[in-house]
Amino acid sequence: MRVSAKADYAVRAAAELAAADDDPVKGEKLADAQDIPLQFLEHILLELKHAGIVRARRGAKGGYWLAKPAEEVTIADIVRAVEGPIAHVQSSPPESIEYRGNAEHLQEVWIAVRASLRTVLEHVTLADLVAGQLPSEVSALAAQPDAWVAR
Amino acid sequence: MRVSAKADYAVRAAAELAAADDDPVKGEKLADAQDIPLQFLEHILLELKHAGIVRARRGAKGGYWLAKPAEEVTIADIVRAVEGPIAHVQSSPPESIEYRGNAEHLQEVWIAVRASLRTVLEHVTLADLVAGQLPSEVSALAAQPDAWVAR
DNA sequence: CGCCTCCTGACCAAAGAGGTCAGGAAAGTC
DNA sequence: GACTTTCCTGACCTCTTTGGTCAGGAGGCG
Repeated sequence: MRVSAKADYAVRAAAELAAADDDPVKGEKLADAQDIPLQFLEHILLELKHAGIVRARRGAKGGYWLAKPAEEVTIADIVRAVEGPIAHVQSSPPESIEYRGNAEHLQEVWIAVRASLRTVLEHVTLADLVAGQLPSEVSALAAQPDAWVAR
Repeated sequence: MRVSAKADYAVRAAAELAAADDDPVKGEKLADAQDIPLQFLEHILLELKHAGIVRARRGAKGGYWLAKPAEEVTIADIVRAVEGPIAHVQSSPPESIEYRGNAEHLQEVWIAVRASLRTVLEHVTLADLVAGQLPSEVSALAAQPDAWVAR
């Protein structure tokens, strides 16, 4: 139930790319801007490239840029590219698990967990993120004062 | 962003305890009912005991039971007891991370992620779970047809 | 040609996941 | 008091993941 460093780094780097608007940005510049270890970041960018989220060119004037408009890339896309499926239980998707006895309805709970994650992650695009204009459902969640307190 | 076997097992065992209603249940019976490796389960139950969720007695007629009424124990309580804090990013709570540059608003996204998880996990009690009567916000999420399809 | 930058695989240490094993300590029964 | 039952605890184990680093290769550009 946690967000890995890799996913956090990936989203941050993608946000920088979204702001650069189709201009190739060097890995080193991304690493500097977001304070990410360069070599680790390049592995992450490679995964994003294989997932079709990012494109790249080598050589002088090379770098990385988004494969699609920033409005069409969601946080969920990026998280899935580097962490795999969201909200799997014991490495299986919740809809494929059979629960017995008094735990029978636990499946619905994990399905609801996944659905609630999706309503956040699939609705925030990179364009929203860099503009600071999150969708209303999301900013409403973040606006609750006790969303900011630890438990 | 996944649910560990430990958390899944813990909730399932707790559901059995909730259904037994203050009668001590032996570890072996719980393990059988939910198909969980016994020795692993006893470690989990110990963690739940240390967290004050479960109580236990040894010897003949011993076993485990809930320390509080099933209406007062939420899935979030159990998940936190065995997995630690929900939705930490890089092992830190989202409210304590400082984001720079174009990722500045990412903090709000992770806060919203945590808030959305809480609206599910903190509102479903063990009593709801065994009765199959989930709170309306939660069953509404699970009722959407595309909540059941993988992506 | 030479430089720049991405690309890739190998490696590494520490931690976590998912268990198993062996023995000890309380609670009840005879 | 002995015996059985059941929880309690720590040690251990294998495999994978996490969060990286290192070394070298391959493609672009001037």
